[in-house]
Amino acid sequence: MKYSPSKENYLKAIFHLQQDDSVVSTNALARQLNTSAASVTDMLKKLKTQKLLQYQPYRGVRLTADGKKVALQIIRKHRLWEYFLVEKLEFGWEEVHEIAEELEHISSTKLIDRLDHFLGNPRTDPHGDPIPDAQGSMPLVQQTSLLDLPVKKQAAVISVSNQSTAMLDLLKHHHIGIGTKLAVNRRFEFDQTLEISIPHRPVFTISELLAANLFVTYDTTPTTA
Amino acid sequence: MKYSPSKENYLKAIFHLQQDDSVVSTNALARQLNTSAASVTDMLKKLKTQKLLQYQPYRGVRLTADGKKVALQIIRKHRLWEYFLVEKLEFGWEEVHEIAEELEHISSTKLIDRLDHFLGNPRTDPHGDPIPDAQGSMPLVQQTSLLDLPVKKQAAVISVSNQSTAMLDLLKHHHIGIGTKLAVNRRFEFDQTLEISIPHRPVFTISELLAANLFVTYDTTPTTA
DNA sequence: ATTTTTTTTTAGATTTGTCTAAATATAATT
DNA sequence: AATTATATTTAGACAAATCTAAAAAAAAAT
Repeated sequence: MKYSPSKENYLKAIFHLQQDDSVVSTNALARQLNTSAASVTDMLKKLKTQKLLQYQPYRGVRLTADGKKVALQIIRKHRLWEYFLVEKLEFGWEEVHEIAEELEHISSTKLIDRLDHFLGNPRTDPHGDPIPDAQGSMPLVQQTSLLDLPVKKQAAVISVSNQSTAMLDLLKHHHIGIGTKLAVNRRFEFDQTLEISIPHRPVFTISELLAANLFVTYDTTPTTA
Repeated sequence: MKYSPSKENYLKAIFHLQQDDSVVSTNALARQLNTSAASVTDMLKKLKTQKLLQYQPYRGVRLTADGKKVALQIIRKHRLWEYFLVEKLEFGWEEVHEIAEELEHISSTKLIDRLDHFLGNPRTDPHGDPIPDAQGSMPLVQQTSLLDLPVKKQAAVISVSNQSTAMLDLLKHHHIGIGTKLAVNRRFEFDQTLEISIPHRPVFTISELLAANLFVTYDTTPTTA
C-alpha cells in the first residue's frame, strides 16, 4: 500500500482533527490543509473507495482502522525525522516541522525502522509529542492545557499543539521549551492573560492564545500531605 | 528555484548521459528514465523555457550552466544520503540507491549542508563516486575501466558505473567493494572473460560486462624503479 | 538518389490534484 | 414554518506528467 503525499496529508490531517473520534467536517479539513472545500470533497471520495475512511456526503468523515494505521505511520515518520533533525543535525526545534513535512513521505519502512534504532528509539519528538511505534501504537500522555493549570501549581511543559514558526518563535523568546518547569502566578480577568513564573527567571505575561496551545503535566498528589 | 522531482530526474539523467559534453538524444533519455520518447520531448520543451537546457527539435539536448548546477545539487544530495544510509544506518551499499532516489528530492539546502557536516564532509559516496560540494564542484577522479587495466597490475576499485541491485549483488558474491585491491591475471580471448585475483582469496572469473562497469585506480609510476 | 529504417515530434487522451462558480443540502434565525 | 445563512457538493476547467498512435524528419541502406 503506497499512497501519494497528498493522500497521506489528508489522512494525517483527519487523524489530528478527529482526536476524540468525532467526525471531521469538510470545511475544517479545508482550513487545516489550506485548500478549498471542493478539493476536499473530491479527495474524500477517492479515499473512501480505498476504504481508508467512512464518508457520507454532508455527514463528515472519520478514518477507518486502515486509515488510522496509515496516519500513524506518517506521524511516526514525521516525529522521528524531527528528532533526528534536532538531536543529530542540531536544528532548532522551531525549524524542523517544515522539513519533516517533506521527509515524512519517504516510503521505505526499513529506512524508518533503522532511523528509529539509530536514534535510540526515542519516545517523544522535540515538541514533546509521543512517537508511535512500528505497530502504530502511541502512548496516551496525560496533558493539561496551561489554561486549566491551577494557579501557583508547578508544572512541566510536555507539548505544544500549534507548531507554526510564529508560535515557536514566541516560545523561544520566553525561554519556554519542552521540559521547562513553570507555574501560573495569576490570571488577569480583563484580557485573560496569564502571569508565568519560571524558576530563576523574571516573571512575564502570556496571552490566552499561547496558553491554550501549551500543554503541561503536573503532580496531582496533594501539595500538603 | 524549485523544480519538481520529475524535472530534477530529467536534469540528473541528462547530466549523467552527457559526460563529455556531447548532446544527448531523446531516445537515450527515454531509455534511461524508463519512459516514452514522446514524454521526453514534452518535458524538454518545458525545461527549455526555463533555460535549463539547450534543445533544438531533432538535434538532441545539452544542459546549460544553470541546468548543470541544478543537476550537481541533486547528485550531491543523492550521494550524501547514500553515505548516511551506509555509514550511519548500516545499510548495505547495494540497497541504498533506491532510497536515495527519493531522498534526493527533499528541498532544504540547510538540511543537506548540516547533513554534510554531520557526516564529516565525506568526499565520495559508498560506490566510490565523488560528492559535489555546496558550490557544485566535483573533483575529477582518474579512473580506468577494468577492461583497460594492464594484466598483472595491482589496482584498487574506486567506483561502479552500474548500480542495479543485480550488479551489486554479483559484486557482493565476488567480495568486491570500493577499495578492494585486485589484479587481472589474464584475459580469455574466446569469450572476453577475465580472471581476477584478490590477495588472500581464490582466483575467479568475471564477465566482460561486469569488467566494463568496474572502475579502478592504479599506480602509474613504473613498477621497477 | 531513392527507398527503407530509425528517431523524433505532434496530436489527442488520461490521471492526479487542484481551482472557481454555481447548485444544493443542512443549519440557524426569525 | 418560512426564510436566511452557512456548509457542502457538483460541474466544468486547468496544469503537470504521462501515454499511444500517427506524422514527419533524419539517418542508413540499397
